[in-house]
Amino acid sequence: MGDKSLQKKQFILENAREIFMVKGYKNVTMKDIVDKCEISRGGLYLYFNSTKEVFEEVLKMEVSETDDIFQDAIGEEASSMDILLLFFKEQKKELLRKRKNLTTAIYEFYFENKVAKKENSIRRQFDVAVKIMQQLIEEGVANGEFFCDNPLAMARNIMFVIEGLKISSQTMGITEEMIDSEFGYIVQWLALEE
Amino acid sequence: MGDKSLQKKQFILENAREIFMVKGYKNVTMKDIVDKCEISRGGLYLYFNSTKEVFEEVLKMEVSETDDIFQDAIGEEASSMDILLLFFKEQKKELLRKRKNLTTAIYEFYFENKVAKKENSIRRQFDVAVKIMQQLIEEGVANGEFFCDNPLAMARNIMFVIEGLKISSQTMGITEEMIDSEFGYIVQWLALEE
Amino acid sequence: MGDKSLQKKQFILENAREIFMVKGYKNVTMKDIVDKCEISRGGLYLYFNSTKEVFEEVLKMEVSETDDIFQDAIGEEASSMDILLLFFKEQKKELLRKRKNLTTAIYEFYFENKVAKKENSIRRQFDVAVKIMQQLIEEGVANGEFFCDNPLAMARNIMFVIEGLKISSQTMGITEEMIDSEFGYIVQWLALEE
Amino acid sequence: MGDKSLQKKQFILENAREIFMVKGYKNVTMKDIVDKCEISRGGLYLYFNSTKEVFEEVLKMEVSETDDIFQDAIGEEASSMDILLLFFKEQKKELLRKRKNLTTAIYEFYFENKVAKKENSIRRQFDVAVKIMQQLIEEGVANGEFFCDNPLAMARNIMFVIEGLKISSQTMGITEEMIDSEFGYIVQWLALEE
DNA sequence: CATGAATGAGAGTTCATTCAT
DNA sequence: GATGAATGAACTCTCATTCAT
Repeated sequence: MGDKSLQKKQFILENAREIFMVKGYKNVTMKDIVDKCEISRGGLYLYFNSTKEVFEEVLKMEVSETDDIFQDAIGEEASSMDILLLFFKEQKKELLRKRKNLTTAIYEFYFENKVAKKENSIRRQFDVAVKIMQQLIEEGVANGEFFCDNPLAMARNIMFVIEGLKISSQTMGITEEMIDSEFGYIVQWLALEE
Repeated sequence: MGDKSLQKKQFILENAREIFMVKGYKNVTMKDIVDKCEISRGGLYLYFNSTKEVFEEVLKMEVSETDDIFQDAIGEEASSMDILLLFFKEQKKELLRKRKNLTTAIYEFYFENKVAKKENSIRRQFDVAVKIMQQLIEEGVANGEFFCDNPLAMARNIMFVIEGLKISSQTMGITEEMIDSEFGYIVQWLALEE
Repeated sequence: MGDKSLQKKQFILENAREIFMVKGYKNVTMKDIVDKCEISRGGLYLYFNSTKEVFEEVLKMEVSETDDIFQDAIGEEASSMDILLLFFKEQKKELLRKRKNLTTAIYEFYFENKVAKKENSIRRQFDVAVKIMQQLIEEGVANGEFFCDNPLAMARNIMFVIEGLKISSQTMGITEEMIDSEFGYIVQWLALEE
Repeated sequence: MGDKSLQKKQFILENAREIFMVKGYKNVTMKDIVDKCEISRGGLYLYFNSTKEVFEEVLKMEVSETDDIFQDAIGEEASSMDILLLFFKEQKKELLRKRKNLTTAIYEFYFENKVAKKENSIRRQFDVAVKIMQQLIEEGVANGEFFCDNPLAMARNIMFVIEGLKISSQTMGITEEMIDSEFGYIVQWLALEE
């Protein structure tokens, strides 16, 4: 596949991503993608054989992007608390971007494709996030910023809360106040000398 | 609608519920329901005009049932901690019942139908659960069992964690250990004198 | 499937048969059948899931009919020679019905579906035909009409010649003269005292 | 068309022939040929405009080859019987080479293209074969090896039997025993003084 | 009320054929 | 000459929905 082909593939993926954000996963048809990209039916099949294939590649792009969010937060020299606050700020921004995110599509995709642990990107991301969060807490504890006797459990608690907020934002809707309240409580919890 | 009609409607709903548990929401067709119930196509349309209508009624049944779980836990005269532990035990049982629950279907339904707050049963249930949890914590604090300076935030934290566990169980899979760890940490936190 | 349904199925099969006679097997699409029958796309799928299924049933009808040809010839009280001549006459008629027979379709079908011996109707028919022909020759020999020291080989020779004529009529075309010459030679061969 | 072009054309034809042997005629697509030859789609169209055109040329190659079989048999100085036996041996070998021959493709091709006598290679080959067979028999009769009062009819009988065996080998399957029995009976018949 | 045959819109998919490079 | 991406017509198949009985 030549350079031009790769560009076209990228072009399709970006357009498809837009559609998945609006319509979720299951509702998207090959025709939707064809129409959005203004290419021919057969043309799309040169690159992808199903919406599943398209979505899997969209997901790959997505993952490498979201990984960066964390890296950015960690990368900057800052106190543990600052990093945590920055992370929460990013998450909040993401959570409030209601219509325009892939959350629904990703969930739908994994409902449909109960993937084994290893290849499950959602799981991998979750595990990575927990690990980094745990390290962050441990560092914070080490330098006296945080108080926590079980950083792993706390890290998981935080990530499950974020999962809970994510799914809630897609099903019942959540307010900014709820996010602030949740993240604020966690921060307070960590900062509190027991 | 006569008595016999009501019975038939109920019969359809119960069968449909089984299907939704296995196939989720979007994958279920009117034909699936017709086949499972062994009624005629036209027959089904006498009672419901779409899978959406069917699911909405299934959901109504469901809600009244799940409400009971909480009531049961509260109803028994017991210490706040006992009630909390009982509640967690019920939730754990539910979380581990992998294939045979409506979780996926419900999420899918709400992805499809971003319902206004009022009519959103998932939201109503969540709010009720938070409120009761808050009361429980407050009682626990009052009688010296728990220590918590922000029962509302804590109640929300618990319910978001549960939401997070629920969605995770359907997408990436969770282990019994993860559930125990989460709930254990929360219990410990509440019981801990700061 | 009710009585009416059976009639409709029969109706489809008869129309499909016409199409198979004209277009062969592979060239026939579900749409061809739909158009000829003037029914809806979905309507056809109520009865058959593929052209293969349709053709298999057409074949069943056909077999029971062709079986009769032989039975008719045998049924009449007549000399062995008369029966043989009658049989050849029928075959000739069939061979000359150029456009309007299923021969091509049947061959194409078996090219596509190299069926195991047992379920292979073409094989079954051939074997039956050989057996009956052998009996006929044996009877003819017994009553002094025919002379033949290997009725089985002769029966097979006759049936293979007929197969050869059949396929030749569909590929290179054969003349009435060729048929007469072939059958005439065989008759002479059998009648000839060695 | 230059020398290099001719080579390429030949290269395509040889590869295409392989495909036709495996997949028959109708099932072969331009893509199949392109893939097998590892050339570009456009490249193939420089030489052939359709699978039909390709097959027609494959057929031409084929014919000149098969003609040789006969010539070889005749060429050697041998008794008529030896030549006949040699010819049958070749035919038998061909008949038993089940998967790897063009028989099915050729039949399919002529089903699709009911060609006029003149250009019909199958017909031409058949006629030639009959003629040579007739001469062979006549020679055999002349030198006292064979007994036959109608060499033309006998020659045709033989060739139709071979056609019958060919088609039968592709549709219902034939055993070695059946071939031996058929050819044996014919040989015996020719050798027999009446 | 209840049936289930029938409809047709629309999704998926394949392939011969073209054409800018 | 040669390439291979792109096109679009044609097919297969599925379902929600209707309607005569």
